[in-house]
Amino acid sequence: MALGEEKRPPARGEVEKRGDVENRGDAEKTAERRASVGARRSEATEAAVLGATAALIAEAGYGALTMEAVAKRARAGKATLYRWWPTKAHLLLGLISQAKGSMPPPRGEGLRGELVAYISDMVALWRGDAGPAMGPLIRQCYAESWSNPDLALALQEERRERWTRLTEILNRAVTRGDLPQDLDLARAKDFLMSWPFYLLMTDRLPDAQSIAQMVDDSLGGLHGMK
Amino acid sequence: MALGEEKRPPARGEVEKRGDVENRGDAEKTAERRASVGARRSEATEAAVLGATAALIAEAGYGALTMEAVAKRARAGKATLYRWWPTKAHLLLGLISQAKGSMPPPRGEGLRGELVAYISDMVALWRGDAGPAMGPLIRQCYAESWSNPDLALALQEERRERWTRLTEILNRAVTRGDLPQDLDLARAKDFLMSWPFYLLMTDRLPDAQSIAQMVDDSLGGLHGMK
Amino acid sequence: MALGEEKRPPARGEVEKRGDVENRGDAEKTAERRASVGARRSEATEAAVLGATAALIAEAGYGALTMEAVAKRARAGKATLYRWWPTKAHLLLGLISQAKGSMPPPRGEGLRGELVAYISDMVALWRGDAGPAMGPLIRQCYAESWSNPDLALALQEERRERWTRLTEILNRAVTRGDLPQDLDLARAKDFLMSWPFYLLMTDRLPDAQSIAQMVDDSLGGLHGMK
Amino acid sequence: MALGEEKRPPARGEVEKRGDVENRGDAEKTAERRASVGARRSEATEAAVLGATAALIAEAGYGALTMEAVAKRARAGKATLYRWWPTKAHLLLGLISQAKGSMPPPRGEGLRGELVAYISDMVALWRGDAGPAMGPLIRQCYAESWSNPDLALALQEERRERWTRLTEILNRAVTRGDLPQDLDLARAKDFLMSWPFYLLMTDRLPDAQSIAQMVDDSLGGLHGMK
DNA sequence: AAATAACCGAGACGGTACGTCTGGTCTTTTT
DNA sequence: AAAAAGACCAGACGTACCGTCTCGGTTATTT
Repeated sequence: MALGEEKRPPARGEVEKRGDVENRGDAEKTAERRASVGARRSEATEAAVLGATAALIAEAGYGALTMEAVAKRARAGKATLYRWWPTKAHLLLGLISQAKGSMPPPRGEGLRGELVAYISDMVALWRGDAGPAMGPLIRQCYAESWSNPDLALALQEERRERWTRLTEILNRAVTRGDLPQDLDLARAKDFLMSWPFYLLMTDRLPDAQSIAQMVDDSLGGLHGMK
Repeated sequence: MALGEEKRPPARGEVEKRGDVENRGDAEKTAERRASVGARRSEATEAAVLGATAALIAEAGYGALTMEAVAKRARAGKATLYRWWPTKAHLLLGLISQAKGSMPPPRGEGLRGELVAYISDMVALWRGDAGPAMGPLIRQCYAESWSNPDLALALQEERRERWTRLTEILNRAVTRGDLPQDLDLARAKDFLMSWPFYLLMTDRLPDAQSIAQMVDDSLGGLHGMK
Repeated sequence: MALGEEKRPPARGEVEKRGDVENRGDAEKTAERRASVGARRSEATEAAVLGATAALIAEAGYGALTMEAVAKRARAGKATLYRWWPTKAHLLLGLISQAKGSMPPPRGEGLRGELVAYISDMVALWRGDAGPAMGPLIRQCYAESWSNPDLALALQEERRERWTRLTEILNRAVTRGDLPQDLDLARAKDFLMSWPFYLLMTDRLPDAQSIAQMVDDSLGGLHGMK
Repeated sequence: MALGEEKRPPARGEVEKRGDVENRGDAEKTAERRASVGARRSEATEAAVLGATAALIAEAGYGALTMEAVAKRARAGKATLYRWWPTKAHLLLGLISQAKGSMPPPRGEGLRGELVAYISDMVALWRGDAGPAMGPLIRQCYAESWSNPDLALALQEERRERWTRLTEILNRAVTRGDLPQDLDLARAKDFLMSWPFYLLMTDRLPDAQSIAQMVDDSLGGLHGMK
């Protein structure tokens, strides 16, 4: 779920929220009832819109990403567009969510190896080594989040999800005794991610060797961190 | 000098055109001659424009920063505005340059003390503890730099200047033997600055205690860095 | 129809997309179907725009007739304005077309009486004896037509329509034998209209008595014209 | 003298193009590198300004006639331009006055012959048969005169001067007894000129044969005019 | 089979900002 | 003192998007 999407139109796929807990009497009926009559959201349109978004960004940059242009290219009505993606940032988040599955499975051995692999995978995703580059999209999302608290929350959530693997890496290392038992996990993750993030923001994504160096340097701090 | 400002309008610094090449005899006279006749750039207008820019941002946020509004508020013509500040980012850079002098003098003792003082001063400038907050301005500049190479260069230069004091701190520490002789200064500075920068970009500027912790953690990495 | 207005916006008359090619059987049904769905042109806006145009001209003269001012006064968007009236001349023509119906019915007896009545009516319309003065509007239209071939054509058409009554007057006179059988009607009309037109252009619209004199003088030439 | 020019700066003193006819060698040079400056009005500047005016109109039409462009092309300061020609119409009048001398001497025999010759000469001047076309310039002057009383007066004066020859033709005809003794000269002139003027305004300047027909038709009215 | 409800495309609408251009005025330097 | 050069304020120009809306037409459920 992204960006308070549940507040706007009816619901979509999910039906029950809170009150449904009491209505246990007709449970099976609830499950099969649609939220409403009428046509459902068109999946073809959703695909067309996200495709148009990606194409516009790829062809002419973020500056050419106009709600108007997306609607026209996707052959979608502007009302439809605004109904489901009220902001350009929603479009970007949609793209990012699409790409989320493409992160490769964890790999690497030992704390250092796992960290290097993780950061390399992330940088590859940002740089677009296999598929469209996510870096510029993420940057734009952050820029819009500065004036859009909803988006800021969504990005925080996004960060949390994306760092699941990092959390696991660190937890394993603590368990193994490679890192202090009383390590402040949140700060550790910020510390580890801040350098790659900084390079993303200044448009200087590192190569493989630099990533290894970065991990080494950061580990120096990490070992003493509480 | 920021942002290729010298490329656009007339000339300003240069004097010779065609015939002046022969007049090498009176070089020092040439130096004091104006490039051309005609009125000079109005300093009052420059001040009014930057003032209007600051006021608009302070009152209604960056979203309200419109070239149109700046011109109206500064009682300046739009042509004048565009002549000297062809982009909103130019206005922001103008403000940032104005604020550059307000950094307090270096203080703190020892490597750790100096770093804590330096980062604290910078965060205070970003947060606006004494004057207008520079943080949001800087963020916006970065956002625009992603689609404006000129601005990206200008920001790089800006970073370099702002980090003069940091360079001195590190150099002293190396001289004292507090840090390795073969320290890679550029990477060290990036490493040190990335965390505060990351917090700026995610709008979570740290308090005094957190800054001390950050410095401690980073120093752990720094000591082993080559 | 004025000024190629039909050429601009999308399509309007065409219906077929893909599958419609087969449905050629119901041609007359096609005729009444709208070309595309979507909101139609707002008549209220049209009235507001023409009203604003008239008001601005009346209050401050043609010099104050700014597309910007019309839009603001009519509370219409500039895009709307430009969509339907791409030129100031289009606005003027709109006003003139509005006023076209206000010409009184033919009157007068005999060739001379009819001509005097016709020219008097026209001059009254120009001078604004009953309603807004059309003269200045027409003059401005001509001025713009010099650099706008579309407008020139529209004015020619406008002239043709306005002269229908004059054509009838002359035709009746020829039939009665009051004028030569082989009269060149086109030249005769030009000849008759040139004097009032000239006075309009030099801002010296004639009074009733002068009109009678003009008609008498012109008739002298008309009787011998072939 | 035209257009209240005497109210503003000194006077002028009539410039007259002294020997420019001989100096054809450096004609274009005059435009680009003048002796410039000095405490007196420069005749070279006046020539350059009018030349630039004519060139701009010839090359890109009246729409491209900008005070700014004239100044730049004539290498004159805008202040200078405004001082001597406060309106575009002043520039046009300047051009028209320049061309005034180029009317050929009277010719033709008898009232009809003289009239045909006179109108033909005028139409030739308008159409630009020998030199630049004056017709469009005159039209623009009239258009501006509708919102500029000064210019309207100047044009009236202009008309009066230009019609001197016409007055003489008519006077001779009256003396000879070819026209009524009590002919209203002013109305007669208006009557004669209105048709050509009308054709000028509707951009349909007549050929030689049409002119003869026009004169014949008009004479029909003229003979009975009092 | 109807009625109903939500979806969809197209696009007109009122607005607002854009970046450019011109109009006039004023300032500075040169002659 | 007049001329060039040109910076200045003011504001209209025509374009592009914004986000809202209205219009017909299309599915799907509910009655």
